[in-house]
Amino acid sequence: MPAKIKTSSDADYRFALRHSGAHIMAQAVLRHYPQAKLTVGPVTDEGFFYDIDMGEVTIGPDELKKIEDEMRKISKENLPVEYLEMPREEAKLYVKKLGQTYKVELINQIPEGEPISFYRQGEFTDLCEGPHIARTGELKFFKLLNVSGAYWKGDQNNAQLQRIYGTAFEKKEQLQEYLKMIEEAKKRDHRELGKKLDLFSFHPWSPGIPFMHPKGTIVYNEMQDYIRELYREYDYREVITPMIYDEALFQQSGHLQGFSEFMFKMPDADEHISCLKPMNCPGHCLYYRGQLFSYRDLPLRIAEFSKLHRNEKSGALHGITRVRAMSQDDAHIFCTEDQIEAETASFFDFVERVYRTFGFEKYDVKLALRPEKRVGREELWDLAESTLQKMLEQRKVPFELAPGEGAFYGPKYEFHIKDAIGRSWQLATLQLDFALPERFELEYVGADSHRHRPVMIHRAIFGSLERFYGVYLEHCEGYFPTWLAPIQLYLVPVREDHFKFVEEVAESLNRELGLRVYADTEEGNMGGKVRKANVARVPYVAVVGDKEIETKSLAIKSPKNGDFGVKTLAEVREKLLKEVQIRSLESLFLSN
RNA sequence: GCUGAAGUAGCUCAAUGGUAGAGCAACGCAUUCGUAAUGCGUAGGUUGUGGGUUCAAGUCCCGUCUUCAGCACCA
Repeated sequence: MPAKIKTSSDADYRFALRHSGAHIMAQAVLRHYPQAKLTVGPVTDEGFFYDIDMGEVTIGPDELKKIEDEMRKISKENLPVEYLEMPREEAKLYVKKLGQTYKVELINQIPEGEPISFYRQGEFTDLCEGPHIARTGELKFFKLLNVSGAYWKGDQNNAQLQRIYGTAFEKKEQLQEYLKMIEEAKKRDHRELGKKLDLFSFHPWSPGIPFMHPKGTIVYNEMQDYIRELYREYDYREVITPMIYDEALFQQSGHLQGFSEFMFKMPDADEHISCLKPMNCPGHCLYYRGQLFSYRDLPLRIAEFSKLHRNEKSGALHGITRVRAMSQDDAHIFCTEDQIEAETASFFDFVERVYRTFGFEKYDVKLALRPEKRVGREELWDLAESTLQKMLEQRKVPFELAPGEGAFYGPKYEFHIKDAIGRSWQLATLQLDFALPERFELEYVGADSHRHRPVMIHRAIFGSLERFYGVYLEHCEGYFPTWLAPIQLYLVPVREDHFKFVEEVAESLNRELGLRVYADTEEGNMGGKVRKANVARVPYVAVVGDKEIETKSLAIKSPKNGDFGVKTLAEVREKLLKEVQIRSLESLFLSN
């Protein structure tokens, strides 16, 4: 077996470089902390990390600096990297002698017949399958990024390790560019934008639940109204079902088994345990069971936007993308088995339409299969999984299998989109459920006048509105398309004697066309007002003075597209209204 | 929840263990201006919170809450 040493002409040289980065980092750690026990140190898309059991020592910024300095020394020493193999038992003895007990476990995991390989540089030897660079001096442009916790083998019952993250590049400029990219990503962080644009905030007395401010609420409601509008087209019926239920409901649905600790519970007036609902499905099952449906009523599409409360672990909370209270664009489709195909097809259509509106052109689909913790008979799982897979194959949608990642009542599609800077997000989902209809004994009367069991399809397009909101905010960097923008047109009067005109214009556009136009008649000069509009990322800004009043026109500018010149009021009315109505991503003022 | 870090005015940030400060925002007065900040002034704080050490704590120690990075979780 040849040593896997890579040179700069190899396609996977960067991989080798980063892999060696992890080794050099581990070597530096051991020079300062000889008691440290190494576990695994893989390469990632962004760089590398090493999970290390540091014993009593905790690594903070100072220690990180010390390790990074030591790495520079190792790089200067320019140690040659050697490859060596050992028979299994000898290898185990060797790592034991080094005190690297986790490595013994790793050796045990290597299948029989495969070589047990090591790489050595100077005094440091590590179990590793490579590849690596030829000399430590090749690692020049690197940086340690941060330290965090991680669990041995990713299991929270195991020892907690310290994970040190770093990255490395072949060229100095590449490293600088990467560090700049991190800064860029910080700038579009939805939590920062939410504060800056006055969309939402949080208070320590309600951790994980946002205050949607007036501007933020406009965006939220526009998103929800859009889905509502499509519900009419796709023949969904909206309901509002109870927020609080007796525990018995979730006992029956099976949610209590897996998610009991994630529910907010409280005693009601009679000391029964009540739960704030964490999802709508069981409630919709109760609604369905409240009457007898015929096959003629199916498919029955029941939608609901109610707030759902989930007692998420504190460490899981993240801005508005992971919250303790949220609304889903949730719906459950009760249908017959032979309606599944048409419903799935219609859902794909629905999803694509919504994503196009928001400018997400591409998505990836994952098919998540039965998890370990599940309810429902195995033959129903077989049926559900094969149905979903068949559907994807028929539509020729490329997909990836995700074994073990399905919901506890059924397999699911996960739709993943990529945002403006290439990050991937899971949003829409469709889940095929034979289990809940059985647990709730749901029925319909067939054409044969006998009772049959319907299938239940769980589906959401945004997923949670809060999450989609956050993702989209980062995607558009706060530059909402006009239909979503809290203020759509910002009017800046030149002098005080222009106030009356801008107020009239705003008033007429707002009242007659339902637009959101703001006339800035506050104190301050026009330069400052233009700046305010731009900082607020308002799609259109118009300065209004003598000229405009005389010709009944507006001088329109957009922070994104620049100057559109002077437009008549009539044209502005028409274009703005149309842009909002068709929910255009692009400015209609661009085309003449 | 776990490991680590952080929390000072509405926002962004200063302040060797020794009188808590600046810019923006707010408010007041003046200014009436043609496309990213008009000038002057006023007010704004139990330094997240509860304890402790000290002659003296924003600063040091402990608890707690929240936030951040990541892990684990995600019906």
